[in-house]
Amino acid sequence: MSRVNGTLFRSRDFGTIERFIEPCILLLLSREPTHGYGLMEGLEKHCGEKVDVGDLYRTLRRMEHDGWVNSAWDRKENQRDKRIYTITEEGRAFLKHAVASLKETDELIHHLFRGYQKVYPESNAI
Amino acid sequence: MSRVNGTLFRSRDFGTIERFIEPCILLLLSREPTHGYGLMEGLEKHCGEKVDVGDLYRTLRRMEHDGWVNSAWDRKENQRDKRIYTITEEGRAFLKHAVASLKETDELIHHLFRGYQKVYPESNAI
DNA sequence: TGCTCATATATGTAAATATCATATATCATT
DNA sequence: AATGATATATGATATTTACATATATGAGCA
Repeated sequence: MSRVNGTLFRSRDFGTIERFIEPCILLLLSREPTHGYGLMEGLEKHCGEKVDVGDLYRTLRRMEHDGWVNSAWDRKENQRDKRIYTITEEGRAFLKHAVASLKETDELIHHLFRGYQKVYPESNAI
Repeated sequence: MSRVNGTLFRSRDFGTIERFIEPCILLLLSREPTHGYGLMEGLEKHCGEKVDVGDLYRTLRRMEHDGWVNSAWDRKENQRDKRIYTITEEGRAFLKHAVASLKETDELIHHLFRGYQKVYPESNAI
């Protein structure tokens, strides 16, 4: 627990979406097959803040286990080995589902904004 | 793990926001002090689907511990005892912070939508 | 050569949260 | 007397996140 400007916070930030990294990964892999480390820059743009590297690699292995991505080693001379991930049809299906779910989430958020605006009209919630 | 229309899902639904119930509770309590059971109908409108009752009561006690709400027993004749929760100034501050965080979350979601629309133009993501 | 930094892929562990089940008790209605 | 709605909780487990650490290679430089 910490206190910022008089407001209490618990260890985790508020407002994050569980496993939001997964559709972000799938979208990036929809553009082109990439390895874990290479995904990071793009992910930071999509997911905001910093991406936990350990979380990223574990997520990729889990997504492979779930059948949403495939991986193959890219072994080249004068270059570190890279595990290249490719999106599967199942992965595209999940991404589509995720986008639909996020639309619902988005509606809930805006419902809250509207309610907040009503109760606290001086704020500019919307 | 389950499979719906060929798409794999893990046990939890995708797209849920961690502790989204908390700003929803605080918004409802901003309107009037209420007891746990009484919050449920309003919460289902705010949080979508069904609200886990056990989660609700545990969350309320945790929020009281954090100083965001106060509680007092309402003991009346011919009526079950109710623990009435009231929002505090700290609670209002957290609600304000939560709304601001959710605006950032909302931007991330829409960033993903725009990216999705680019890669899959036939979808109507936005 | 030895040093450091960026690249690259992981695992270990603990804490926070969600989910599902269960317990308990009262009031109103049948 | 039994059932269902009201009302407040706890127990156990699974899931996810956060933070730390391990390991190894290639590039650039003194």
